[in-house]
Amino acid sequence: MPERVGLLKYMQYDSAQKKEEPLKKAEEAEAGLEEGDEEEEGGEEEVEVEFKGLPYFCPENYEPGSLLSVEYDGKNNLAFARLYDPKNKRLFCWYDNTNHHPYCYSDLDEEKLRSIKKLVTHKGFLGLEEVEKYDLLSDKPKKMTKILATDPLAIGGTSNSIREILPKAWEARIRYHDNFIFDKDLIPGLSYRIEKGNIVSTPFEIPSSLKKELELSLGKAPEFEDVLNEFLPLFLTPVPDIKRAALDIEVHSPIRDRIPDSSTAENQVICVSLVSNENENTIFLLKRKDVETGDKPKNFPKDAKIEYFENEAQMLTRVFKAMSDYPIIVTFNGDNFDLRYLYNRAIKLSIKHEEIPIVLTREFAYVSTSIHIDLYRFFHNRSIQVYAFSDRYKEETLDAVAKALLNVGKISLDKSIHELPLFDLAYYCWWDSYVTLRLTQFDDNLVMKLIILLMRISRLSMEDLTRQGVSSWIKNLFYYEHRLRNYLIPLPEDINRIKGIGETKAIIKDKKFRGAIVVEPEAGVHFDVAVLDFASLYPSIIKEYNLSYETVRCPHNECRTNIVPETNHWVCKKRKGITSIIIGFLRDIRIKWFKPKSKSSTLKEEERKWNSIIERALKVYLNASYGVFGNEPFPFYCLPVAESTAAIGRYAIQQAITKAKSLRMNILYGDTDSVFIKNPPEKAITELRNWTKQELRVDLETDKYFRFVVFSTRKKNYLGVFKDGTVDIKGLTGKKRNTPQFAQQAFRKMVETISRVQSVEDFERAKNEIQEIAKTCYNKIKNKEFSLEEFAFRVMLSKSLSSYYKTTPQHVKAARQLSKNGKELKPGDIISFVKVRGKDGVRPVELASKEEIDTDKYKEYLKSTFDQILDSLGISFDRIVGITKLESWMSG
DNA sequence: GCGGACTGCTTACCT
DNA sequence: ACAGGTAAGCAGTCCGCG
Repeated sequence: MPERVGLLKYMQYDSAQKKEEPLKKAEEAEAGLEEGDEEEEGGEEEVEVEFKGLPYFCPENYEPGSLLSVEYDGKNNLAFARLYDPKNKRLFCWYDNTNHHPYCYSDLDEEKLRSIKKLVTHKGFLGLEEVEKYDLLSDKPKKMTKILATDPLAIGGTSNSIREILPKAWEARIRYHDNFIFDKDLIPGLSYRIEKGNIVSTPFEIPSSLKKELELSLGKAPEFEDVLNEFLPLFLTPVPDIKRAALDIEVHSPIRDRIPDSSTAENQVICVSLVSNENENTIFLLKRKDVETGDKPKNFPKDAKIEYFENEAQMLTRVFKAMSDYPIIVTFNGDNFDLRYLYNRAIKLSIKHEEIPIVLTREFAYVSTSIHIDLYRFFHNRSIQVYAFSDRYKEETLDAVAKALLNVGKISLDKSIHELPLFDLAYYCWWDSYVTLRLTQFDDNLVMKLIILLMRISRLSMEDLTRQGVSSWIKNLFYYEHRLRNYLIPLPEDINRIKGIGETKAIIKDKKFRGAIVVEPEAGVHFDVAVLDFASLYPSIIKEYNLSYETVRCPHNECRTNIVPETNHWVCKKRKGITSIIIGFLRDIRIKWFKPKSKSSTLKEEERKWNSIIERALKVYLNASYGVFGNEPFPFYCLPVAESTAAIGRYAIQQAITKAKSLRMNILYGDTDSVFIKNPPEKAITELRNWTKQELRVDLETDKYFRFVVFSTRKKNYLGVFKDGTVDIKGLTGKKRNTPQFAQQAFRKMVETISRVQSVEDFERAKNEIQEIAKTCYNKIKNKEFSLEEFAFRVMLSKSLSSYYKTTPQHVKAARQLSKNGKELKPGDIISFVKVRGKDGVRPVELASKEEIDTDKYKEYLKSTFDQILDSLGISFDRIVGITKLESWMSG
């Protein structure tokens, strides 16, 4: 079985690494690393390097495949890569044979460094090498000395690491495996082959016709030439469908409402399922004396293979073996639950360390024979949620995500897990794995393709990409771009010292700088409203106004006159900023190429979809590109950059509004990058567009056109109806997730009525209907005709119960009542509660009864929900429900 | 001791 | 661990009135 060679070696690596885990933990503690500090993997312990001399561990008849990860082998002191072989559908490894070593830089010369005893006698010290780097902060070349070390921990991660010895160390906090990726120009997610022991990228030729077409679309931009060649292979290389299985476990849990504790793993694992994208459905079931087998549920998968076990340890051992058949293991919350539980349970059952292919760190769980993707972490990522999936799921549970994206939910149970007949248990467990797998498959493997694409752009391993946030993705991309150009990666403290702090005052307390403008809306109903907006405003500004950490407040005197409005910041006129180039390029190629291609009717459906995935991936980077500069943990943090971006944004919208008014247009509303204009003449729009393009260097586009818009006096609140009757609702209470269902229903009915309105005259009819809706709902509250569920507010617990000490919001009050009843609650849980008469004023739905409902509170709530719309229609809620001022005082 | 004015906290939203 | 701006409801505090 030659194709298993790589894997066997790999297994060996991991069991070795695992033993060093406690050592590594201790060292971290000793070094006093702050949370979130870069972890260096591997142990410090010196070991013989048995793999040296053997160039790679790759099956003989493999096929070149996708690079999925680069990691560090602490036992053998080598970086290694894991790749997917599409022919054998297995992972194989390549070990570094290039003599690459961990390093960092110092600005001291070799002689001075040699005089530092602690450095040259450090047991990890390897040698020095003088190099020249380009320092963007001073805009000058800089002589640096590269300090090479035997292992990552010698550079950083312990209290006597080299970076602690030096007065100042550059690039010493980049994790070694990332360094390796940059230096070897490896791109995770692209295809590589092993040639005479070396890892070689598959060459990518850009068809010349395509290149011409691209140049035509993007326009002539010499600074983009190299970037285009660099990025095109990432966008255009197809993504293989990688063999994978989803895993889910069920645990015996006698106490209701208690989630089994994965760190103690006290209870039996009673079922495990693996569902693969090659139609394998394997269910591992523990036979228990007291539990009946039952009948197979209707939709039980016909081809499912059930393996029964008398002994739990044997079952787990079998599961571990089965897992190794899959290059990728997918879970939903496996980092914190399934894999953690399996590992700790296996230890508890005295299974040997080296027979458990799971490696735990404080936060994560890895599978040594596979790549582990925890979909919970991926879907939890705000950027993915908002930009890739347009906020379609609002909670990050398997049930909520699956309902939103697949239109299927979890199976609801009428008894506890441990009481289920075996077949019901098997089905329940299988279903969760099946749904988890499908989350990676729907829409032509959208999620897997998105992950691979994001890996390519960020230069991150699959396991890192799916666990880190957009800030990390951008950080890694920028690191790579610096390395590629031989730029010295600046120290955050140097950027801070040179660039200083913000100059503008935020409107919100405790914020660091002023943000966008929101124009006061013109309350009322307005027919024929055009919405114009700046296409990708902030990225456009970063590109057009040359914003970057080195170009804002640059070192040149002659640039000091180039001032950002409302600030004293100036911008470089001499060189293009690196951020400006990269963000500018990504913006242009998204807007001018991938966005139109994703809608192009001349392309095949499949191609359109791929272009749309690229377009969405780029959007994620672009939308975060300004925010990261105002976020301190970002290593290129530079307040003047974020502040200048926002300031120019304010300038742009103000100028555009002034110009529009001078063209006699009626501005109804605007927010950040948009303006709502009442019935604008086509000619005036064209003139405004030309003017903004010319004078402000940003594109103003017609985004949408409303038949009419209803504004109240509130900002970020409106209801618009398009020509075709579709409705666009922003910010209104009736649409919020935490609004009780009864109010959402009534609100929906009101919206339906409004959406049927064609003309000014129709409104009168609509007003009557709306009054009826409000009245009906009001009476149903009065008579308590809604169920407790319909009365319930659903509010998310954003932190642990004990950390609410400043105030006790209502959902926390309700949660504490539940908690007293023995229910375990954690951050992210949704609390359903109703308002009741009596001292607390609230009660969780589970404990409430209808009698205690506080109808007055609900009447008030209905009023405020409806008033957001009624205000602008000139209707009084109180009049509708037929109460006079006096009556409303007396009711109760 | 009470109630209104005020501030602060929290969540959910918009761009 | 991307940013700031806005709405809404409630919790908690302060202060003046009687």
